[in-house]
Amino acid sequence: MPPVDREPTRGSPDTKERILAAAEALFMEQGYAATSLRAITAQANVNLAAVNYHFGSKEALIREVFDRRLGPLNQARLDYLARVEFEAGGRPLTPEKILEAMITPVVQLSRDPLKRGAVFLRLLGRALSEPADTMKQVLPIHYRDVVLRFKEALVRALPDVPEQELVWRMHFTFGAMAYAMAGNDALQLITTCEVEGADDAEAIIRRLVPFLAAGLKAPVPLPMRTSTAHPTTNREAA
Amino acid sequence: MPPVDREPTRGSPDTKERILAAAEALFMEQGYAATSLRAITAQANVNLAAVNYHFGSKEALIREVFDRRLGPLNQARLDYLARVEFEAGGRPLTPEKILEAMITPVVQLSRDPLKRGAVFLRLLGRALSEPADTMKQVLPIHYRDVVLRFKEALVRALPDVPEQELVWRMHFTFGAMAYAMAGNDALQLITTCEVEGADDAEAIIRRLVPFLAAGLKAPVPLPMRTSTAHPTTNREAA
DNA sequence: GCATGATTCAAACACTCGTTTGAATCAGTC
DNA sequence: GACTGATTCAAACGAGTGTTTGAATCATGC
Repeated sequence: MPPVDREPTRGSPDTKERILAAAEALFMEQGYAATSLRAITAQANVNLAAVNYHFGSKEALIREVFDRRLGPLNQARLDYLARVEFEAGGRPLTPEKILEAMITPVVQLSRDPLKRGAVFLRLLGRALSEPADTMKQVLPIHYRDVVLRFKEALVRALPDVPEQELVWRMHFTFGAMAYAMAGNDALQLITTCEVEGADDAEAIIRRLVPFLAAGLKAPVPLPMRTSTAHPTTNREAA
Repeated sequence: MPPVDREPTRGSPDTKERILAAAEALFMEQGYAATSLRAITAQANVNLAAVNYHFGSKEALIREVFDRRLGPLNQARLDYLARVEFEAGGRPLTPEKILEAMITPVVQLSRDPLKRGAVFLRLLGRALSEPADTMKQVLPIHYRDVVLRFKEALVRALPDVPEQELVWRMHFTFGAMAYAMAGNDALQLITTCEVEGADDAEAIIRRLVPFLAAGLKAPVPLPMRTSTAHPTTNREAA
């Protein structure tokens, strides 16, 4: 029967951990649907039934894979943001500082001495566009607070940008971040251009922050034509 | 036995087309690995064996799903770029014009009167981060020329940005574009913020182009300190 | 020692998967 | 009409899936 779920699960030397690590790696390499429990348990050197014994189901396993990392990561983001806001003493932050609060915890995760974490980041970058129903349940829970707090900070930082416009720009920002986190494989998948230092997470944010900050601060384009009416069918060049 | 593959496949009223459309839609909703041939043939109202008869295998089917749309789309991008370059008469283009050449064909595809195309765009946005081996073969083939030509144009448009930096910014650009194309579902998956007019492709590029152009034009950050050393732990406010 | 409960293990379960088969159906040509 | 080749169809194939089972193993407390 399933364990009583006492504190940090004393028993089981590390099989639960080994399953989590193997699942993390394989989900990253092959995606969720394409990764079988047999492949996971083989890589983790545990019995097949161990997954259902410790986690209950495959879906519960992937949920735990994300919960384990995403909780601390997003909490670190909130903490970072709160700290710089406190240091600013009530004055609005720069977009750069806000982005830094968003991205730095990611870098710290990637520095994890055990080399885990980096794997998870690439998994996360991919998960953002995975259509699996599980993601549609797991991710919003973890991200709700983060998004709301950062949106709030950006609204204060960029009072000249209308809120709707800012929400859009946050979308674009998330897209670029997710893509960057997905790592070199996904990157060179399209561009076929060599990039140097794609593994160095610090180098990535050193380039990502100025790029995104400039986008966030960009002058707001004039609304084309009438605002509410559909500028729809076959209206050709401006 | 398989058809002789004559011109536009005369016979078969439209079963090949119906299969492609159903596959496109279902791959978009559920991803490649999670979509079964039985689900596809059921939605297309054709026999299960029709897929292997007309396409040979599931993998060949998805390959054709992408080939059919990606070829014309990227050719339109190249044509658009060639046209504006010709109009510029040898002078460098603005980043905005280059982005416009990249994005406008997407919008035209989304205007497809039969409402197809829009579905494909969301599929494409997701495919960019699918780990399936098929993608790693299909996408680079279609994108190689596009990426090289646009990189060339951007290098001319932004002579002050080092080439390596520009390649990185192109990566970020692709990420934001892919994310935006993935549609409202994927967008609101994280942000939980309502966005108005998420369906209007024209509205998206009206917001996306200024955002990305500003990022591409951003001042190049100074290389931080010594290149290799970690500017690490707990360095507080600047 | 034995008893207890957690954990592992090999084996099987019921199911779905992509693919194949061989007969049936349909379109054309002679 | 009969013949031919393309296309559809129902049925099955073997492989692989997530999950369950029940006995074996282990650690621990008495």
